Amino acid sequence: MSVNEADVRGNFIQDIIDEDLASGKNAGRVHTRFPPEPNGWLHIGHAFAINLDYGLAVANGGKFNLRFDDTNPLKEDQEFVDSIMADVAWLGADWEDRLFFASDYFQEKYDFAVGLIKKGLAYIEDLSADEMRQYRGTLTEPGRNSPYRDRSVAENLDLFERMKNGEFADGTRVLRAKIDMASPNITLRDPALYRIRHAHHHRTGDKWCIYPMYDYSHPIGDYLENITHSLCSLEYVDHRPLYDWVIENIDHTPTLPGRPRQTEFGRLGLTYTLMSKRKLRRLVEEGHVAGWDDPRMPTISGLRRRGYTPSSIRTFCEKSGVARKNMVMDLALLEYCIREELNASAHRTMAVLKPLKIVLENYPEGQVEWLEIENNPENPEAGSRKVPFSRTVYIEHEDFMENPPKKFHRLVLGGEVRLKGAYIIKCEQVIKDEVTGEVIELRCTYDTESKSGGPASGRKVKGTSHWVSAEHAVPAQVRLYDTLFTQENPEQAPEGEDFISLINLNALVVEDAMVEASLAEAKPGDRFQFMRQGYFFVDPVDAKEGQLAFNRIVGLKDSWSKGLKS
RNA sequence: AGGGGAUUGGUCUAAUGGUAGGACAACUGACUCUGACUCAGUUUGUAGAGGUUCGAAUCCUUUAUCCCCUGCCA
Repeated sequence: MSVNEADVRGNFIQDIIDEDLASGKNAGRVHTRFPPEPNGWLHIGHAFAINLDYGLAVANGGKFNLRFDDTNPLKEDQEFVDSIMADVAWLGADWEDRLFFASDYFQEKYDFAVGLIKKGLAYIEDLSADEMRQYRGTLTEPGRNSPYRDRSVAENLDLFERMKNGEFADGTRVLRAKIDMASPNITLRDPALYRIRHAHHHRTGDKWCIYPMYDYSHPIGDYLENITHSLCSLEYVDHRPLYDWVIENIDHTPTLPGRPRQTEFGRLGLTYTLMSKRKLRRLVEEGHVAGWDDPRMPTISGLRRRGYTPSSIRTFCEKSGVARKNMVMDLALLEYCIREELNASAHRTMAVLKPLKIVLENYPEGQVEWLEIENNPENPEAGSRKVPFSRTVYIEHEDFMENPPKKFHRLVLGGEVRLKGAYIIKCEQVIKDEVTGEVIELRCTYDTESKSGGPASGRKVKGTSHWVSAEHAVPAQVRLYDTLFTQENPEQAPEGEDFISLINLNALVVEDAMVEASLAEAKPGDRFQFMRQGYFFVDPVDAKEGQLAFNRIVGLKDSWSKGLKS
């Protein structure tokens, strides 16, 4: 039971925290936050960030806040606040009583901005957005100072107040920090701090018509919440000097020792899918998937609907690294994590996806035996269940072959196979459709001495098949999911095409299956292993009374069919 | 006249001047009343070139490649 050393060893952020703790910084506090913008759905890349923020807080005896970054009323909505809260909670990150919004501090942010103006560190810009772009320079050329840069403090104060009072139209003016128009770091070329938006905000209503920009709002939120370690993704590295500038220049009187520090880490990506909010939206809007919670989507809601557990996602995030570079994790690792968990916990059941009828000619008509089958060989405490056996059963169509390749372990004409937990049967006759030639039924006999668990059950045959009793089986819809895209990196579409052309049209295959009788009791949200098929989840939306719907979370590893393809 | 990040097998990650190790993937084989699980084994790596050193993934020089930055988005 030893945990792998690599798993418990810290990452570079934990190293920073260790140093801070050792040096007595922040009086030994560790306080993180997850700051989503409520303008879309969370995906597994966000799960990674949440797990990092929350995990680091917990591991260091600290606290974790959930704070919505709602500074842009044009894009944000309560609907997203609700779905994000549900996702974060589902993942197991507990913000306790610390749910905040950037908009909670609009007044403080305004007051701090007035302070900056008074210090001559901010000014009102009259240039249009276009003109500002001209003045900003380029990546290789410095910018020029705005003609409005040297307005008096009094004028700036007056203008800012009138901006707040709604005297000016959207886009006519903006408050800018006075830093350095020649900085090689474009972020520091007098960044905008406030813009005018006569828009209804989902929380503050019409109280404000000026809204702070992220770069100004975020450090203040961190500061007011006494955040110690403000973790964000790599693209904010260039913004760190501005983050520090804001913290250093606002007029604050810290309530707790220390100040927030921004640390950046690489985002997590996944093979065979995308994380781009814009592209995921296209998939939904163009109808390539059924919605944001489509089980093919890499969204948290999609993974949840697919049947992934929060713990498997956490394990996956923990097994992924933390580094100062963006990473693309192998989908296989995520699948490994859910298989590992469900192998230990999921009850085994039998479901036949493509039924092939078998009549056991020497089995008495009308006889039914209730056979005892263990629920989970990995866990004896999971007990057993009774499964009905009768003269007519279904097996998986692909478990019979007329012209089998070498090493085929299942039924062939004249061959034998064990029906899991039941008897060994022998195929005596193949019945085909007269028109199509397709195999539609097998006539078999069973070995009366071979009953599972019986005194003479020790005889070995090379294969075991899962089955259901025709008379007792329950019909169920089974959705077999595969990767959303056909290519590992859907961002790399061929010349002249885009990622839409790489969508895997077989990512969803629906089968009308026959499942064992015990599954009639399955409840929405239950997870099972369908023996030899994979792990399945009772769809919480589509499964209704008397109407079973299962989502394949992940298939079992299959070294047999894999070998056939090559 | 640009600035900022980064580069260890297919993927992710350890090794902080002293045996390049782990996980996943892949491949063999054993086992198997799940071709699962489990077990045993195998393949694959320090981006290149110089240098310092008894010794370099690690330090120095240099080259290459990839990512981010010119929103009144976050």
